Amino acid sequence: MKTPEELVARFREEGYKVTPQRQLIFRLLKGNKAHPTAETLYEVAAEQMPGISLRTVYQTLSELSAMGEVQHIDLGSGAVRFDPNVDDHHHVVCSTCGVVHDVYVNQTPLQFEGDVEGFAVHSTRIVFSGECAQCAHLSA
Amino acid sequence: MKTPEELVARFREEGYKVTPQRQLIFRLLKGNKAHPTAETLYEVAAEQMPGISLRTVYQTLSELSAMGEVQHIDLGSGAVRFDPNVDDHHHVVCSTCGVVHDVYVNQTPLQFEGDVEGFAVHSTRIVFSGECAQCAHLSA
DNA sequence: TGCTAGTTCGCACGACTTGTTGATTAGCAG
DNA sequence: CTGCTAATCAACAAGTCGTGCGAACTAGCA
Repeated sequence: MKTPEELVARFREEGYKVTPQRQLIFRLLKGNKAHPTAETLYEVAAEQMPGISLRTVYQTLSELSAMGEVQHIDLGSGAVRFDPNVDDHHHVVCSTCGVVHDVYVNQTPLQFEGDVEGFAVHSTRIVFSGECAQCAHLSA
Repeated sequence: MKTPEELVARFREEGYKVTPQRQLIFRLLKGNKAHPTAETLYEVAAEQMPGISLRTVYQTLSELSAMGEVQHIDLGSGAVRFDPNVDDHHHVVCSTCGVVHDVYVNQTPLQFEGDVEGFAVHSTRIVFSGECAQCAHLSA
């Protein structure tokens, strides 16, 4: 994701207005490795800007996603999560606590076999599930 | 997935009753490569058994999933899909028409890098997205 | 045949996300 | 600075996907 300053510039270029709400969300996402949902981002935003609406958070996240500034990841665990890291990366998910981390897989592009003649792959998503060190420690 | 007959036996063993509804769903899943959703499976089922409820289809699919007889795959495209193929395989998805095919990846287990010391991987899911031959042909 | 625990069914609800409407606010171009 | 227009907010509705619940039913067994 671009820096908040660069996003401000980009929004202006594209004719979007730069509102305090949007700027707040830019800052909250900057370097955010927590893979927050719209809801959790809203909660943090509401602390700094009481009165901001959940609707606005959803709206801004959709815009950022459409612009390719955040990745929107669906792990099938209810809500969609947002990731300001838009590198070519993948995710590990702890089945116990739900924490998500970014990881890099360097064997790509992967080869596969199957009845899919002529299929043109545009993107590959890999999700590793298991138990994180924290949870393994607690359950031991 | 086991054959419908084997599933009947297994259900009885585990104390589940073998109802006509369940047997119908067993047959509809057998060899099914369409990766149906609960909804689409329900529609087909309802043709052969008017009156069957969507609730029952969901119920039976959950049971089969819990037993490990079907795989339950979430592609982030709305509804969860069910796959009677429970081999260690992965999926390709056409972004245009939504068709899903099974594929086999033989470079597994995959190595990854990241800030995830001590993470124990239990399973890996890979989804290839792109355009199938059909759609590529139509759009050309 | 008759009992009983497990099933089915349909409705309603819950979670997540988006749409709408209408009033208010405020960005930003001129 | 001013005015146009987009953005926000609040409140609510809607839509999708899945599940909880209670009443009625039935498979399987004595």
